[in-house]
Formats: sequence, C-alpha cells, structure tokens
Amino acid sequence: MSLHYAIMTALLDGERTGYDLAKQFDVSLGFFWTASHQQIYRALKELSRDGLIEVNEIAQAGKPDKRSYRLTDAGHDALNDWVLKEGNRTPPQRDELFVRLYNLSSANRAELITAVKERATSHADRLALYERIRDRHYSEPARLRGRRRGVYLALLAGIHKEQAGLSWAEAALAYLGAR
Amino acid sequence: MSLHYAIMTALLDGERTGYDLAKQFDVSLGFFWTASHQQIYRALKELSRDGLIEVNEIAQAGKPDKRSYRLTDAGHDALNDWVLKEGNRTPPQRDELFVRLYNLSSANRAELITAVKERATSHADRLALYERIRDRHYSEPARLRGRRRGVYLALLAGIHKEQAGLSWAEAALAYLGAR
DNA sequence: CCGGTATATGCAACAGGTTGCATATGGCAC
DNA sequence: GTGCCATATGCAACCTGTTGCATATACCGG
Repeated sequence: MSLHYAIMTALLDGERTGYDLAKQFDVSLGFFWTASHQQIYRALKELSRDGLIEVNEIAQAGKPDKRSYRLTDAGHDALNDWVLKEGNRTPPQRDELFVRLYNLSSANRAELITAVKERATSHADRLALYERIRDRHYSEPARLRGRRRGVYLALLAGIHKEQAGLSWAEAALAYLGAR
Repeated sequence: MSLHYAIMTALLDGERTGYDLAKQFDVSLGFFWTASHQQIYRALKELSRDGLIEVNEIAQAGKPDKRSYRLTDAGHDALNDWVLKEGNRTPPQRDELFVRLYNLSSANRAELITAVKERATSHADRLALYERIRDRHYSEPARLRGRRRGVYLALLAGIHKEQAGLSWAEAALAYLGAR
C-alpha cells in the first residue's frame, strides 16, 4: 500500500489532479517511488472511497472534468501514523544487468559492454540532474526546516547512489577492456 | 520473465533442486535477483513444460521425491539469446524509507533516525559479507576467466552500492543530529 | 491540413510477486 | 517429550505493477 502513502505525501504540497501527480512522480518523489498514471488514477479512487482524500470536480467544456484531490484530516492522520509505524524493510534488489553479467562470455562480451556503457550514461545523467536540483534548491542544507530536511536527505541518497553506480560502471568498463 | 533466466543462470553451475535454488538465491545470484521458494517452484514447472530444463526425480522414503533440474540444450540456447538481446532498462526505484523521509517532522524525527540507523547497519552487514566473498574468492580479479569475470563485476557493483548506502546513512544521521 | 504532442481520465487483461497455509519426516535442544 | 528448525514441495488467494487500448480537445510545426 506504499503507493497510497506516496500519493498522500505528494498531496502535502497542495491540491493535485491525477495528471499532475503522474508528472510529479517523474521529477521529485518519483525519483524514489515510481508509478504510472494508471496506478495513480486507481489509487486516487481507492483513497477517495476510504475518505483519506477529497475530490474537487472542475467542469471543463470539451475535455473530461478535471478532478483535483486534497488530503482530508483522516488522510493526514493515516499518513502520520504510517510514517511512525511502518516497518523498515530494505526493498528487494532486482537488476537484469547483473543476471546478464553472470553469463559473461566471449560471445556476448560486446553486448554487455554496450549495456554497461548505457548504464554509465544513465547514472551520469541522473547524477547531473540531482546535483543541479541540489545546487538550485538545497545549497544551504543547514538552513532547511521540517519536511524540506527530509527531502534533502532523499536527494542526497540519490546522489550517493548514482555516484556509486557511475563509478562502478567505469571500473567495470576498464576491467572489461572497453576502449 | 527475468526470473526464468535467473534460474537458468543458476543452473549453469550444475543440477539443482528447487530447494537448493531457493537457498542459493539467498547467497549469490540472490544478491542481485531475489525470489521466494514459491516463485521458484512455479517457474521450474513452467521452464520444464517449455523444455528449457529437464527434471531428474529422485525417490525418497518418507519425504516427497526430490526433483533435480538441469539445463537442456534448448535452455542454453534460450539463455544465450536472452543475454545478447535483452534490453537494458534500469529497474524502477521504490524505497519506502524515502517516502517516509519526505514526511520528516519533529513528531517522527526519532522514529526516522531509528530507521536510518537500521538501514546503516544493514548496509554495513551486506558490505562486510561482500568484501569477505571478494577477499576469499576474487582476490585476483585479473586472473579470472569467462563467467567468473562477470560474477566478479556483479559483486563489485554490490560493494559500491553498499558503500554508497552506508556513507549516505552516516551523513544523514549526522545531519539529523543523531548521537 | 496532417501529424505529433500535451492535456486529462479511464477500463481490462495480464504478468509478477507476496502471504498464508499444508504436508511429511528427522534431528537437536531445553 | 515438546517445540523448533531443516529438508522438500506445493496450492490458492491476493496485491501490485505493466501493457494496450480508448476517449476528446487544443495547439504547434511543417
């Protein structure tokens, strides 16, 4: 049910439509919890049914009505509760690239080098993005307050993770003798 | 379908029962691809049905028969094919801890510090385990051949990742002012 | 004016993973 | 001697996430 709480967390910043959330899940909380628009619309319906969020329907000519959601008091309570009590399990690791690497041979060496190179690029891109966000919005971490301190820590985790991934990929390419 | 290929990869090292695989997925390939015993038994049945693995039934008194599986030639082909052609998508990131951190407040600061501490411990434990394996079985990476080189790279990735997680957790605890 | 992208929401089917339970025996510790 | 753990396999129900499709308009570029 974490998606439900991730959505409620996103709604802490104010009223949002499903469409807004689907976009936001690509740029902020989405760095740490991904969800497609179908999942989001389904979850919004369930949260709404359970009284944790409220919908504000905005009629639009031509297009479907816009449905803007906000947290109810019950939603705030449920979210606070979850943050306090949720168990601390490490998410399961599943990465196809490593399964493929376990099969390394002269027959697939070139393809695996390409795969590692692509991985390196994606780590580098992500890292650059996170660092840009940090420099623009979190350049003075000591001055942050409340929730923003937690968001900063999540961002920092992303930076550490991407740096590690990138430095691994570079070491791997050197080891594999890629030019 | 990656689980299918992960299982076939595990069978490269020789004949295994479902039970063996469930255990092995806790110590080797399992560092990079997790699966419960139910998933494994189900997958073995499907792979068997598709002719990619073969079963060798060993009757046992009292206990259920032991069913030992090995890769068929078709299985080898399918696996090699998959390693060559599989797309290189980054696995979706989903970690509840960061969703919780987005909700940081004075009301839950203590609980989140505890959660980060636990995370630090689990990273440290994992890191120690990986380094022990590296020192015992991969102390001379330049001399490794074939598949073992890929396994070494996966292990190296694990080491990088755990180091990053640990150093993040320590920085986070300092930032949160945990003693 | 035609196609692509953005806005905005949604259904249905499927694939993958989790949880709970069931069976059956042997060995070890308290 | 009772309970717990390891061995060894499996079903059924459920939850979560993915994929493909559908609708309807407006704006922008070529």
